[in-house]
Amino acid sequence: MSQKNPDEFRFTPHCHEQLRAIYDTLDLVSGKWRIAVISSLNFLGESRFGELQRIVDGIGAKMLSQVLKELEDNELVIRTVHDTKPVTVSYKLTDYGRTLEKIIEEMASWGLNHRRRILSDRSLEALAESETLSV
Amino acid sequence: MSQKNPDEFRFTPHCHEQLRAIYDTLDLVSGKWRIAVISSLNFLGESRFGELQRIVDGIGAKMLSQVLKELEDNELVIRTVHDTKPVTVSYKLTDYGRTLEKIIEEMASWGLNHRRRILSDRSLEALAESETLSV
DNA sequence: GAAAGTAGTTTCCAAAAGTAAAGTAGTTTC
DNA sequence: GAAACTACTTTACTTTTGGAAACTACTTTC
Repeated sequence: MSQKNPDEFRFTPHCHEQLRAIYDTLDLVSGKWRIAVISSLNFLGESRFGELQRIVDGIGAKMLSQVLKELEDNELVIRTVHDTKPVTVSYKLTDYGRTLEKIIEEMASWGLNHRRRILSDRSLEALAESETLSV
Repeated sequence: MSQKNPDEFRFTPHCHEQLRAIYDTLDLVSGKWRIAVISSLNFLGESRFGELQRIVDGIGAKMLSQVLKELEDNELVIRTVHDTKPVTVSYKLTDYGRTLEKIIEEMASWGLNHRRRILSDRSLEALAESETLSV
């Protein structure tokens, strides 16, 4: 080893910047439910609290409330109160929230392919046992 | 409300399939360190345990070891032991692991834009409050 | 005036995720 | 033969995250 820190030559400032950008994105988007809520709103366009709770499978009121509040704080989601018989509240993505669409699409596309891969692997394994994916 | 379940008309089977695909992807890719490790390997091409630990800022040996093992189990990363003076081990993405590149790029791109957005918001406020920006 | 529907909030708890530091194991260098 | 370097593993926690159920609050319907 004649070089003090060989890492630096390959891990350039550009790499560092990319990695930081990825962390910035994850800050807003990671967690068990955030992507599910964002994606649901992306597909539905607009949705009410109760509807979201039925659609985002398994989420409780506490988590849904919390996630929506965080997304609102980050200007990804907008909340609207409607003056209806029992008051209703609807949520939708902001223009800015909609810029996440490409990430969502890439993740959906990758996941679809992954499932096909797993399933075809499994059928090669002569329909034996083992579980990875749920239906 | 004359309809039993109005959700169904907007939350189509296609939406459900997309959401499931997103969850499948998240299963492999979520967690505090996985994307950081995958991205680092994507940028570096190949890296050793110690180098990765220096580059993935803040990760401990236990987590790095665990994450690498999980990624290996999912065929995203391949581990190679080299017969060197003190034994060295290198890790790199598999061909399959490299298919995550698009997601990584989208996340990096979104994060860069987000940072610009936040900073320009702040500089508007800074003009009024004459605050110093931190980098 | 009780029940049911809207949209949450609060409390209390459990499980998952992450961390720091010390320990293991096998070379090789001094 | 002690120290250093590689790559981890183990232990003993702490922190974070999530979940179930009960509760608030207001309105309309029966």
